[in-house]
Amino acid sequence: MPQLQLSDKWFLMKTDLETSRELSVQIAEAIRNAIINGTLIVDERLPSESELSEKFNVSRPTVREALKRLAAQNLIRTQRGATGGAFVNRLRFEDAYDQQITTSTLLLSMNEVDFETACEARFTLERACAPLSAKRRTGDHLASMRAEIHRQGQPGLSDEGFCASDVAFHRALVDGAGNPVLSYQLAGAIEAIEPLMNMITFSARSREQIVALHTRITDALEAGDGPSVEAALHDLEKYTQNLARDVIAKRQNKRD
Amino acid sequence: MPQLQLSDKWFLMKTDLETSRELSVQIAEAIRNAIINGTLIVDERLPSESELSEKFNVSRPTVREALKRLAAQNLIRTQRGATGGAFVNRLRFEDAYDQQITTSTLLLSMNEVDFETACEARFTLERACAPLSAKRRTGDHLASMRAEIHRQGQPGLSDEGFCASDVAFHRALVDGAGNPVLSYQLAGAIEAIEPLMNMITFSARSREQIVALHTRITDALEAGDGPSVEAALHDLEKYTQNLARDVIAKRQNKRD
DNA sequence: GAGTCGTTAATTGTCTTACATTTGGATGGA
DNA sequence: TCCATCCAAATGTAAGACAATTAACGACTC
Repeated sequence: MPQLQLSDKWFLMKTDLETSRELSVQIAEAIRNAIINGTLIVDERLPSESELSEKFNVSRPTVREALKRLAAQNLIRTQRGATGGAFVNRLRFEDAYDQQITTSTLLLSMNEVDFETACEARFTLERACAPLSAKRRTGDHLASMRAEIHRQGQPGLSDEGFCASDVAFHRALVDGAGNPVLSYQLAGAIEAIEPLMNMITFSARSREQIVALHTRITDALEAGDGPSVEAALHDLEKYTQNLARDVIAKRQNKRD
Repeated sequence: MPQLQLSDKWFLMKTDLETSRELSVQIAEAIRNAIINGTLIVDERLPSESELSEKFNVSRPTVREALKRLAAQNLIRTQRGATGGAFVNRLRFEDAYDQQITTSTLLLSMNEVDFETACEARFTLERACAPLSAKRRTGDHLASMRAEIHRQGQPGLSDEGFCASDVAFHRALVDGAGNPVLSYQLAGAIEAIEPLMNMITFSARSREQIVALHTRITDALEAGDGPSVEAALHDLEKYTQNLARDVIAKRQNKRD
């Protein structure tokens, strides 16, 4: 007979479920709330699936579905074996990045957000980081930005490679602000637009222009001149918007 | 005998799974990728759970765990009944808001982000919206901002109520920029900090100050004066930071 | 003919039981 | 003391059954 040795907090947790909504949803909610309000702390082990199924009066598969829901949100991790079980996860910034990026990407592709809107949002947010980054960026940040600029000048680089390097450049700029919350928030904005950018074919001429603007940004950043960084980012936004307009117009003409 | 009538895309989908990783994870990945790269389109019905289990050569509970993972990310919805099944979800901005907010909230609480950092990120991003909002805000935005200011002046309002109203005020400001991508990105930044704000007890004097600053912001917004909005937001940030510093200092003294 | 009501089939939701797999610890012998 | 072996606990997977829900079909009545 299982011992059912649960700590007080689990006995106190609300376990009477409605019949109207799915049970696994309600169980996931109960545990998620306990994590959010701090009842369950990081790295704490949840009761075993069997214990949970007894506690909530449901079958083990139902409990498992609830746990999978939480695992999908990175709220818990599971481990097999004797000392295994489900543990409250410390949500790391990197994990949250990925979530943010896939969500933002889907959001953009599914809601027919036009390039103009997405581009405006991205540059508006990025410009906000400029003053902080001008003040705090380290040599490392400048070095990776210059490295990306160098890559962007290579003639053999594919359009996808160019865009990826562009993303890396701008993320370094944002990271330069030295505020992890800011970096996290902007990860979605910057990366989510990449698929849209990939639709643009960059001519040698336009690459040259962009590299020049990137250099201007980096120089201003090195000089600690926040307003100039902002101005350069503004010009980059305008140039990108024009480029996109041309591409769309050309595509329109070809279709006619 | 089940008919197994699946469209071509499902026959073409990679269904040979490794044994090393969890099956439900791999199945969820396969379907998620199909959604992201556009193989599966919005509102399309997935094969039934039985068909999927045959297709991937796994049991139905395993398929279900995979589907629950996707449902937790709002990528699919399920419907019972004769014409039921799992359908590709159109990811709405509102759904993404909630996800963003809970993720951001947890991120802040689990990673010991100090108030200063979170507050800086929030106001930095919000200031970025000021010029756009000054240009595009409608009468509705101004009206809801003034309504929240009025609420904030009521003497009976609880600290939680004050913070909630504060959030509503700033979200109206951001929405005024008329860029849904921007609103989405900032929802996390603004709402996630609310639990931290709730730790501050607002005296009558400090509420008065904040209401005055909110009024300054709204007036500048009404006048279409972006720089003044930015300046007022800057002052609000400074004031909030000072307030937090005082609270923390007082708490420290009490402990000694 | 039209509307209403029951039946039916399809599908998800849940339960039960069983077995496989993994992993740490206990046990026992060299 | 160290090593190999076994054991127990836990998650992962499978199979089958039943419950609940829902839309479509058909029959029946007005």
